[in-house]
Amino acid sequence: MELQLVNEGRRAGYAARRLAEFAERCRRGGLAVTPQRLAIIRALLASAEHPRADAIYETVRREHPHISLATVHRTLETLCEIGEARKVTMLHDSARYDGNVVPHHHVICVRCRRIRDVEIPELNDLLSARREIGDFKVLGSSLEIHALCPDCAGKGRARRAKHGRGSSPRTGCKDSVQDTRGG
Amino acid sequence: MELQLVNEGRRAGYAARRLAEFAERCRRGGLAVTPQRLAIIRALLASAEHPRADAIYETVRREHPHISLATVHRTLETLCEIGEARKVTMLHDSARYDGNVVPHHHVICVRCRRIRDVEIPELNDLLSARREIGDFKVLGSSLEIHALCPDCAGKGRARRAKHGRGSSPRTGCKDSVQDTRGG
DNA sequence: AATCGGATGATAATTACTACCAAGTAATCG
DNA sequence: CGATTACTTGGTAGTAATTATCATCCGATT
Ligand SMILES: [Mn+2]
Ligand SMILES: [Mn+2]
Ligand SMILES: [Zn+2]
Ligand SMILES: [Zn+2]
Repeated sequence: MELQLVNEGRRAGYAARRLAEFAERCRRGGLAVTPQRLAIIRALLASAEHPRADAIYETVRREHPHISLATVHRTLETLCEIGEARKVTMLHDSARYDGNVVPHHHVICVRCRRIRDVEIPELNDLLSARREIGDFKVLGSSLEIHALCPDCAGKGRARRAKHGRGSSPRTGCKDSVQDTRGG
Repeated sequence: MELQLVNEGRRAGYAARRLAEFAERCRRGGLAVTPQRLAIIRALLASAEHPRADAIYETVRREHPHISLATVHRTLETLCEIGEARKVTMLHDSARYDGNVVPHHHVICVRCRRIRDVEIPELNDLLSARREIGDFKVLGSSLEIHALCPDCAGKGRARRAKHGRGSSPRTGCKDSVQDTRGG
């Protein structure tokens, strides 16, 4: 299995390209291009840390001392909605526990957050061959498969919407998902 | 790639076995076997929902109307520490954002929570073949590799401890990890 | 430049936990 | 079995992250 830590130089080039297209993409998505949004996406693209809102806030503050933390939270969420960012922690809103301690994986409905167990023995085999990745010592792993459960697959298409907020209850990052299957 | 939703009957059998061994395992771990702990592990094992603390609370309440929500939180965390349960949401404490929207995966240091990007093109290929799992419509997926970063791998062994509480800062589920590599 | 709907900042409110501490109770030991 | 004691629990106050509210502001369009 090929498996590589992402190289820093590559990321920097990618970030520059994305930043260049940002204003255009905002307009296309019906969002105003504000200095705050620019500063936030710039800070996010500049980081390889998968930062939290408060880290972005501290960075952006240096150039925009008046920016509000609420704006940072809102904006990061908005960026996820239009597909300009991704929330790494799709299930971060509250802790979910599992009585099944045998190694296994999960399918997660991105709309209602139902979670079901999945077994992928081959994946476990593939991964357990790896003792380290780069300079990280591997302990284990867990695959999240993002999906729509039968109940949610039927209901309204969701997605789409020219530029509406489109909120779903109890959901941090709404339905938008790019993931493995994006492109 | 073999990939199967876990069958309900199998889970029930597993749960019964685990429940039978629970008291013994508690004592071995230096924990008292209290009615609250029994009720909580029973509720957790009985559920396939990967419940949150408040759901367990509601269930357990029916038999123990005086139980405290704080006890449920504490106990679930304790169960994770002794390996009798697993927190599905290892990064649930705060949202982490990613400017990289190209499909990729992550290595996460279980101690300091550093996150770095990993590319596993073969995995993406394997999974993108799947349009659905059981009756879930697959949208994408994301692999979390749990690991120790170079900085943390050096520092004290952690783990072990006969029955101490062993708390690490800002960490919900401490260092304990079973995952793919458990057995 | 005028208009106006979305965006922002300040702050209150909410949510999910976590810390505390007095009181209760498993476990151990006569 | 009853005393001892360390571990647990319940009740509650406190904390941290996020979200809601709303008056004001400003980017986009005309
Ligand atoms: Mn599970
Ligand atoms: Mn990433
Ligand atoms: Zn659903
Ligand atoms: Zn680390």
